[in-house]
Amino acid sequence: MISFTEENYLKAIYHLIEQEGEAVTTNAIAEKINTKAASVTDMLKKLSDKKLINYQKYQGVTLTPKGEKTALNIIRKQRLWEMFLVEKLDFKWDEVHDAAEQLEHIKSDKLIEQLDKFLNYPKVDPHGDPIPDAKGRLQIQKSHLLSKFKKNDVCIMTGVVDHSPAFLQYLDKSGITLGNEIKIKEIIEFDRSLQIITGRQKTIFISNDVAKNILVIAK
Amino acid sequence: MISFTEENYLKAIYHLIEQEGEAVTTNAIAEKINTKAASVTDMLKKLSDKKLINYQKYQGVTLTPKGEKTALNIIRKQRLWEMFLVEKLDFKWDEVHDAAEQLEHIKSDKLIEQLDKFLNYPKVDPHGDPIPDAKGRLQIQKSHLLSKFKKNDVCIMTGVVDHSPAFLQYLDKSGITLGNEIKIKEIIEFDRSLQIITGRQKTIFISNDVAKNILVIAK
DNA sequence: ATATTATTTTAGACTAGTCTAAAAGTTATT
DNA sequence: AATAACTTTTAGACTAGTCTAAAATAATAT
Repeated sequence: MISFTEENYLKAIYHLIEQEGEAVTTNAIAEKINTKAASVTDMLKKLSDKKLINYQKYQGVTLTPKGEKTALNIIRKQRLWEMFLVEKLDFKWDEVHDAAEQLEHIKSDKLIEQLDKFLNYPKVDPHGDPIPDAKGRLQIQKSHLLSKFKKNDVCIMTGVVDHSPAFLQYLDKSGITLGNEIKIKEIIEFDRSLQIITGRQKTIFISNDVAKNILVIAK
Repeated sequence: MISFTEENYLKAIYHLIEQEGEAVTTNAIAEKINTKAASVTDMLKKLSDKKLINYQKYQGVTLTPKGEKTALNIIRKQRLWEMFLVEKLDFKWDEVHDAAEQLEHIKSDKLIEQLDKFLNYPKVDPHGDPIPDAKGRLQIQKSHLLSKFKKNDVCIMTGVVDHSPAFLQYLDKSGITLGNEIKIKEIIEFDRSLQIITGRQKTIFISNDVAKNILVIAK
């Protein structure tokens, strides 16, 4: 039986690998999980004993197939619960984090399969992140950063990089929503900030920092 | 902050007081929670320090107002989640226990208030047990044991004493459901077993043991 | 009223997870 | 190649919750 804490470590490792693309360091995990490096080392030994990660002293970690499957299952649960909170309980997309963090650890296969059905088998969560299926398979959607696009390009918003409530609230206020069309009206050379037209035909200005945290697909 | 384990102790103590009507013994708690008396003693000290129970060595425990409020809040969450599982996710009434046991410890006021609303403010859970309101108030329904009734009495089923899956499945099979009308056709003197007519006009035989675990109100 | 039995508490030990401080290993700099 | 700087691991300690075995208290029976 895998513990609450072990699950959190696996999820953190999964996300770090996803971001960095290679073996994850002890320090990176410590920072992500808000704990100390020494604690991480202890846990890495345990996860290694359970064959959930590949770990050798000082060499960083990767997930074994078993570890990755476990991580994806937790992410599946997290994203389905987020969907439930937003769709059925009227949470905003910036409010779901804390409750979903707890709900993702509930152990009941029947519960999660029925929840999936109840939500009508959603493919992405309220932030546009893909929901792994029951076998841990991810539908890869190859989104790009809005900051990579050029003047007059038109695209559809599909997700965010930064998931913080502050950023999500800013997007809400600016009328930038999942599924919305975004047209690039102008790019200011000096600071790479953008002038864009949102779905409801309003022109707004966003900084390059913001554009680097918005995921889109070309239209 | 109150821990998962402390919550389980409070809930157990609440139910024991409810059943026995007086101060609860260490052994009773140990049995209920499936642990050893020594562990219970340790926890009682902690709960007492936190002013959740009234406890003096060798004298058993009762709940303080604060402790009772906390217990009722956990029970509220448990029963709302059970309702959700049965009403929205198609669980049977004998399948909800394990998942609800975990869900009841999720900490999020908004979540539970929205869930209550989503379920349309139910007054009782799928077993007929009353759901405390947000302030911990219980709507007392004074049900009686079916075994206390007489020949030709007619009543409505409102709940069960034994919540075990085996018993609940037996009731399902016998067509005895919450809200159903039950008419007592005959009482066998010898063993106090009953012949009853259920909602769908079928006559069935039940033992006195069974009748002692069915709650009803007179019609 | 005392002895027996049952219950409850204490004492001390164990596990999971965490921490600090020190030691060991790795990487970067000169 | 040697030293400095940084990262990671070990060692030892702490907390929450659990346990067994023994001691203390209460209840029961003679």
